Amino acid sequence: MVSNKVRIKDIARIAGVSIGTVDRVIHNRGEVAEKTLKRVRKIIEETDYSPNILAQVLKATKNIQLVSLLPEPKENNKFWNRHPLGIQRALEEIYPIPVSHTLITYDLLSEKDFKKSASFVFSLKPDGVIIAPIFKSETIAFTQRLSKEKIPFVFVDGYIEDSEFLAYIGEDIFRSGHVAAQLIDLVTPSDKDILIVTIARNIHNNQHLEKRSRGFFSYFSGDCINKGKRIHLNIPDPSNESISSAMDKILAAETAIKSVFLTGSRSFLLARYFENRGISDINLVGYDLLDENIEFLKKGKIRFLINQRPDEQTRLAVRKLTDFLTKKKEPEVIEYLPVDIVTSENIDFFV
Amino acid sequence: MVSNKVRIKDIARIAGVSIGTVDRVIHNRGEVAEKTLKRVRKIIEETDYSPNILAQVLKATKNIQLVSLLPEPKENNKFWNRHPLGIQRALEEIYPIPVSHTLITYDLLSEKDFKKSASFVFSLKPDGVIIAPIFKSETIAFTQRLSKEKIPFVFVDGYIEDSEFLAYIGEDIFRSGHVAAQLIDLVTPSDKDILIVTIARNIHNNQHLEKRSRGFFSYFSGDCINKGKRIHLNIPDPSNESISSAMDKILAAETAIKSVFLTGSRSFLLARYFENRGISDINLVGYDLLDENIEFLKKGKIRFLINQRPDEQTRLAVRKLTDFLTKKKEPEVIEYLPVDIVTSENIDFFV
DNA sequence: CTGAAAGCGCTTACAG
DNA sequence: CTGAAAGCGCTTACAG
Repeated sequence: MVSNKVRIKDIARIAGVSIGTVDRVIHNRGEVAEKTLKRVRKIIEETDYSPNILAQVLKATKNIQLVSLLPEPKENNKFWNRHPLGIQRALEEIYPIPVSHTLITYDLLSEKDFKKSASFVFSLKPDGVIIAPIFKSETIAFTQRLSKEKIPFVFVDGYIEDSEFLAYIGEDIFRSGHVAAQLIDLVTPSDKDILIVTIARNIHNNQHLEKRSRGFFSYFSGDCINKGKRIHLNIPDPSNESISSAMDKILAAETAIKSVFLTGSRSFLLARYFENRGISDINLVGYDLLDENIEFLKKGKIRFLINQRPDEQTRLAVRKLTDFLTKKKEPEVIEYLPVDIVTSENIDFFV
Repeated sequence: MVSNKVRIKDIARIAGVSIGTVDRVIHNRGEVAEKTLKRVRKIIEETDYSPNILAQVLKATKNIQLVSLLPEPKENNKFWNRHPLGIQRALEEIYPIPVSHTLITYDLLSEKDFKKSASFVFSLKPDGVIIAPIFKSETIAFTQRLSKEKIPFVFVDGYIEDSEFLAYIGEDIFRSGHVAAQLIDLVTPSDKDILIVTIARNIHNNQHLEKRSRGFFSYFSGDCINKGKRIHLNIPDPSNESISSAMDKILAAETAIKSVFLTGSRSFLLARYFENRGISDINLVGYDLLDENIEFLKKGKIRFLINQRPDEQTRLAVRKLTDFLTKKKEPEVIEYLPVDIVTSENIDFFV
């Protein structure tokens, strides 16, 4: 891997030409006689030459410019806050290879803001782009322009199938629904019922959340312990009143519910509801290590949180882009990160 | 981080000296007039100069030599098999910085072999060493010699407190006992009993396993759901007959046992025992992603496995050593990796 | 005590 | 179409 002793100079000597000519061959810069070209190519092949990146980069002095287009973290949201941390870590790891990075954020609730930020990205002349595809059609437009300008890009958090992305790093969304389902299955008395709640405050998230529920139900269509009902509840409005009234209603009607799965990241809203109502015998399972979620996890009001490794998503995104740009290394296109199961006992390792 | 424009040349110009003199100051090579020394030092300070590692390494052509001293993976053991993978990954990540690595293994059951391998390490003249401290007193002797020869070393898998290690990367052993306990607590009916089994085939592992049990019991001395008994069973001999007879005896005496925690990595032995006896209503929780364990996990015969991220231990070990050797970066001394909770539904992400 | 020069492996601009 | 030379930032051996 690192043992790479053949230098341009050696190739030149063997071929009986100058190093300038060898360089022209290596970089297909033309202006080389067909015969020389072939001879040099053959020697490169035979000696298994690969360039010393150290020297290449030293000479170049040209920074690689990466740009990320990610949601602005709202209200101290520890999910989107973590993406930049992973980028920072990657840059430190990659040093001394000079990679610089600019983070562009947009309002998670505004397509318009996304479009504005997206067009700003191009003004930075990036060599590579990292993007979280919150808004589907706007993202498609953006990635089409990236493709046209031959700028490689990597998705985190989710991906859009028919775009020309270099890689996706993130959750296996369907599978993560399975994991949540199993956890619920293990902690729910077998004759009790299970409630699946989706709080869809943003219609664009639906795909993501729906895929998780499908994974969830897919688990229960197989071997499982639970013999009770599985009830799906959709709460369109994330306000406390709306949640309370919807939950009051369903719990009154369905008294055997002993576990609740929230398909999104705001399980603290339900935990708070249970706390207010003095309900303590219902298992709650949700997503993401938001501060409020962690608080309820530690208090025992949330049983399990599932972690998507947001920082690892971006760390690997930077690595893959950089490897591609400096070493022409084609990455695995889809890289699913482990679905972490987090409880009050192992949470401290993740924050 | 990467923006680092000041070069030796600049310092030299400002100070009105040659670059050779600046270099002498930077590396404390002496032969510099006191007055010059001070002036140059001041400018280095003010300009916040830090060297371009790229150029340094390019000039040096000197590989960093790392050596790992790890147990020989036995019988396709996926635990010790994974440590070398992490090293490989780290080397790929670190490229183009030239780091080479030699793996020295020893028989997990032989102190003599350890000593032989340990002394061989020195003949390789390593710049840094990675070590898993299986045998306590032999490891102490080894690390003392490393310290005397000023060779930095990093522990994985476990560490010996009063040795001068650069870092430890691995499990928080006590805390991981807590996690196991909580999982058992969540899946065991509250009025049923819990059995803790230690199979100590190797007396040197005892410390490790005992620390896990202490963590386990510590959890149950706090808030918990379970109201049953917690029974500790030690099985000195790992043969199938010995396990069967010990288990037969305890299960006959204690009929309310519904969960078993194995403090070590061979939970497949117990799973196999349960399978042979046709017992299917006991939850089994153990450690490490050995092939046999995974098989039983997928079949539902093991509920949870706890993963110590063996490959991540070594990956980080290499990084820390290299960062220290090339950038003089002092690492966090103790780095606990997350205690992964693994079930049949998320196992595929970990293998 | 100090400076000028060569060289690590690569790229680029220029002369022929 | 080809080669010789300069230079990226650093280190080292040598001359004075």
